[in-house]
Amino acid sequence: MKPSKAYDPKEVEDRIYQLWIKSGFFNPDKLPKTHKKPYTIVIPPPNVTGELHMGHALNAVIQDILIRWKRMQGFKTLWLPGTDHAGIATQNVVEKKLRKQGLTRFDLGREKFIKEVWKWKEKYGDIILNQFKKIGCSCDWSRTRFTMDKEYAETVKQAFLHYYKKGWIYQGERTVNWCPRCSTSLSDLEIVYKEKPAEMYYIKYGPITIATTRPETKLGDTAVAVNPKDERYKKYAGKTITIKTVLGPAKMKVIEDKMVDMEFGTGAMKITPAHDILDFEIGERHGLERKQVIGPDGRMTKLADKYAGMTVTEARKQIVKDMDKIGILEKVEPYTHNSARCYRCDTVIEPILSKQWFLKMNELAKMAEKPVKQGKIKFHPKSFEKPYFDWLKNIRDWCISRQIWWGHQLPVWHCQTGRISNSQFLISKQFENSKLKIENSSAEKFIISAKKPKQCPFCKNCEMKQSADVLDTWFSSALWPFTTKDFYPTDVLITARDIINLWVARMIFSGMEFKKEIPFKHVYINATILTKEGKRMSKSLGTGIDPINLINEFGADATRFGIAYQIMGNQDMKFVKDNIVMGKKFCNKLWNASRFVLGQIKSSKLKTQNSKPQLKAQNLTAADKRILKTLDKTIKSVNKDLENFKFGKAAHTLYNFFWHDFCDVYIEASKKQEGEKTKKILLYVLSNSLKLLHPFIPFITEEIYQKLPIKDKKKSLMIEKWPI
RNA sequence: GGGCAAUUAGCUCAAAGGCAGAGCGCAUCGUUCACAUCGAUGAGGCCGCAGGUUCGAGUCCUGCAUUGCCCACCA
Repeated sequence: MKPSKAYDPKEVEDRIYQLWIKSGFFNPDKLPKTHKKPYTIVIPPPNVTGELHMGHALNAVIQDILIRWKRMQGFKTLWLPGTDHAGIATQNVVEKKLRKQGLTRFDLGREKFIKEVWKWKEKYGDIILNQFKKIGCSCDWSRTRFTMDKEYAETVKQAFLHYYKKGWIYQGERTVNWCPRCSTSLSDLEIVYKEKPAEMYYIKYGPITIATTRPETKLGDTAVAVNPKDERYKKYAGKTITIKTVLGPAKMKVIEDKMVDMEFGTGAMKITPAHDILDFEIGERHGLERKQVIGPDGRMTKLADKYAGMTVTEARKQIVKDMDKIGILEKVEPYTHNSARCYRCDTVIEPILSKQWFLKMNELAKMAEKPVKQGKIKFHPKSFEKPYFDWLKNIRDWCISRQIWWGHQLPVWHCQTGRISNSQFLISKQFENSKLKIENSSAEKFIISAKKPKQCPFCKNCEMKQSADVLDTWFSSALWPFTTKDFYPTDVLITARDIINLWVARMIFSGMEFKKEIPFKHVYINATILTKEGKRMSKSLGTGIDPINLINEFGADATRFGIAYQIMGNQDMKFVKDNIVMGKKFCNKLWNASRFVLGQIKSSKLKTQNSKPQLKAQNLTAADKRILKTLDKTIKSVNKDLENFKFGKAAHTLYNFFWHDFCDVYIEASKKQEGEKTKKILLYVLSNSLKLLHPFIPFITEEIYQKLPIKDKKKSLMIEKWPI
């Protein structure tokens, strides 16, 4: 069949992908024996919340370029694919779907709800993996993982047990970020701040006036704090003052703490340990009482007396009114403040007191810091190391428990027969040598165990019940590189900058703790894709572009090339279709130039090999010499660029070489030249161009390669020897 | 409040002290034998602003402005 004039990706791509699958070369174990040295990448597993977006496409293209390049260089390459269960995020999309049917997760109950989420996961997990295939990703699909598959769940439990045995996991009552809508705690990294106009209320506390934006939390105040250096309040420090409140007169201690900013407000602040994280810390230092006036549902508790049952906003209104009535409201000023929101549902965060599980970060933070400081792990660009270190330096213990339903349930088992009073810490002999550890804290009887205990060690009778809490989704993501098993450690991680701390840091300390080895050598932070206007691409704003649409319109190669062409090392990438159009034209150029070369050599029964054709220098024309020299230069340049993660530059170089040096100049010159020698050169330059271009535009290069008359032709261009 | 990045043609981006470039778009011309998804020609620039260093600055330094992003316990 004669190749048609215009390149038609639709006719080629699926067929070529099948050829690759059949070849088995995506699987490192099925590569030729000569591929010995491993080269490994784990895909940042996309959340199973929905379909892929441009950011994923960019991320995947970079990884595929690296993997295909290294595979051709003779490495035993593994690119491990998979998806992430993404706790809150996925739970929320499924809840959203239910809401359309007028249902909540509570209507279904936990078991049924989780079944629904699994259904969702099956559907979108498959869609996502198929989208990667459409893009041309050469992942080893036989190793596909999910962060909640059976084996993974086991790894997660073992990690929990490991930390627990070390004494790094503890349960504590803390004021945590609480999302009343998701009704779960959130880590510091899971909240976002939004500027919002608000009011600053100046309230009289006896002789002292304090400023606050949240008068309703006043009901939970247990002290007033001032800066020890503040002369204005020196006379009250350490004293107890009598104040008027909406619930009648009360006594309040005045404490000194250096955290109080003298410049802010009146320089005096009220302390509400149960509803503010900073206040909690100050409260701990001074042994203050914690009074919870807001409940997990975002409503005032019984302790709020006559305001009980009101929402926070209602209570605020009423309390302000009441304070004004009894004359303790001094003034109200407009004020813009950063309100904390849930990063998944945008609900205003209510810090509340609750019992949560924490992972101590002291040692782990050091472990995360060390390999980067030592240069064993390199960030690209290097400038991202600074925020990484900053975060580790100021880190707090990690709240790892979540009160949602979708995720890894904590391997914590509770005795069902009431509570025992003594506060001893027990280790039962029965479990001492196993992986079980038993704890009997003051109020609860529970043990930590990977499996459901056959017998309750406390009452020997009840059926123990697993903790309802699940782990923070990032606790499991942190273990993702372990999925590579024998291929650990990996070589490079390609990811987005917004999860450097959320994910990258945690993979590093997990690797150091569990494997005593870094999880990857390089962390390449890919650009964030923005719209042409410089706005974030977002489905809800309708500013997103579906990469699959681009593939349908222009072909996968064109899409890949267009994306790669624009990777110039900037931290943002404003996306325009223009580059994809360029990619499409380029593919067509490649297609037609190849048709020309194939036509030229058909008559001559010429076959080429991978090595440079043996040619006598004196027989070469100026054009011959020039194209061979330029090809060498191009090869060197592309290799150097790929080593340094300069994908865009490599794409530019290849574009210019092929279009201008080869097509415009050499092919035109070749038409005036005679003989086998010219044909040899045409074929040699073309086949090398195909190799160099293959990581960028794999489908079309493979399709042409399959038509080339090459002596020792491989099953696929994927395992052809990379030019050096 | 701290930090990072960006600012060059209509749009997206190159140009690491020495004549400002590419792709896309636009205009005019050209279908004969790889390619009209092509070829040729062309229009189009206060290189964000203001200083400074230098024989020479888009590039180095200082300040400013605008935009985007990250971090942070100002109640």
